[in-house]
Amino acid sequence: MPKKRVLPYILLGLINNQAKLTGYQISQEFNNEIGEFWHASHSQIYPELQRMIDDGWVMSDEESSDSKSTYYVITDKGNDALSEWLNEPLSEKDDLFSLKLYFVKDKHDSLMKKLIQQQLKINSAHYSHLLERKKLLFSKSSDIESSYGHYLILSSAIERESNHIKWLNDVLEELK
Amino acid sequence: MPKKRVLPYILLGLINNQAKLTGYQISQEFNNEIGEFWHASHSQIYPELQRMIDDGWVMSDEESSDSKSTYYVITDKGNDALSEWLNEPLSEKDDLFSLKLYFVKDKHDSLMKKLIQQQLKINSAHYSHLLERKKLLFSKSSDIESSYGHYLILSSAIERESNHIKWLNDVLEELK
DNA sequence: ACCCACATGTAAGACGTTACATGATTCC
DNA sequence: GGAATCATGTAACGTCTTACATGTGGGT
Repeated sequence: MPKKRVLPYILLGLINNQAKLTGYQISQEFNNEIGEFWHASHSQIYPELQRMIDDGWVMSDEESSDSKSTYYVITDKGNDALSEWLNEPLSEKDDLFSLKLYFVKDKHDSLMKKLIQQQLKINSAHYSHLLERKKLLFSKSSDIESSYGHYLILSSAIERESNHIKWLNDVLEELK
Repeated sequence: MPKKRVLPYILLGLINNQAKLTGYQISQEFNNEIGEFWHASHSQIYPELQRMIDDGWVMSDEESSDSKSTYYVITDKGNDALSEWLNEPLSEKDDLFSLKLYFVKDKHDSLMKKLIQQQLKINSAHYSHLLERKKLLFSKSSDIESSYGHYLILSSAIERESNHIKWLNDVLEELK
């Protein structure tokens, strides 16, 4: 099966977050926090918005649009598509956690907790795996000496996972 | 100007790290730590190795190769290319820090320190930027309530940067 | 008038994935 | 002998980047 496209859902999420947006404004959004996790250039965005109109996921808002700009708003169908995508379980690969989290506005949305718990599971498994690798590869200090860069990035990854797991747990606690 | 290709340098680095590798072994490498930062499938690797032979960056090692597998070794020219790439300054975008670090074997290689200092600079600037953003967007608690997902990923990014800066500083200290 | 930011669009090419193919060796 | 893994290669396709192109509106 072909891999699921991500871009249309991001556009959907961005539009949904802000109620209405122009293509240009969407391209600007990638300079903000969303840009930490994804990027798209205007040459992708405009054709994608066209396709989404064809699919009935968004529509142009006649009220606010003028000769210069077209504002897009999300349709009910688009909302369903976004919701369905957000609710698909997270996978170890393609790491969509932050991206999806960005599109959950309400602290008490059940999706919030669900996402964090899923990610926690993935990160914990990955963390164990990295610890195994470190044990396997770098038990002797001579192994460290001969591949110091490799040793460092493995150590860094372990720290990163550990910190992130801690953060996820803190947030989960916060949510209760 | 066209963006610099990364794949050939990764293959160069992997071959250099292990002295000699087959295309198949390279593809397996992406299941290990290097896979945290980059991936390539065999359908990319084999043609790339051919191109690199044409460019004189690698050569097949007749000694160890047989009917089944071809082992590749790095040439002097390849070593120069790898070294040049490793020494190009890091950029905020395309984040090649971990990748490059992975290819530095010796703790006392001056490149080690250089990479970490460069990355430290980039991360510090980014950290400041994120703090600014948080101040700008989430000064009032009502702003947090209405965009909680956004708030969380920004907070998470700040934590991540902070932890990574700390880790980089620790490593730098270690190197002295 | 000119420049710049705003705003949108298309086309060519690079890069990467999935799928299609083939053959050798090892393990059961 | 059949399945799984090793090992290499090519083709079709989708995605994303870079570059080319055009027009509007506001400021000086």
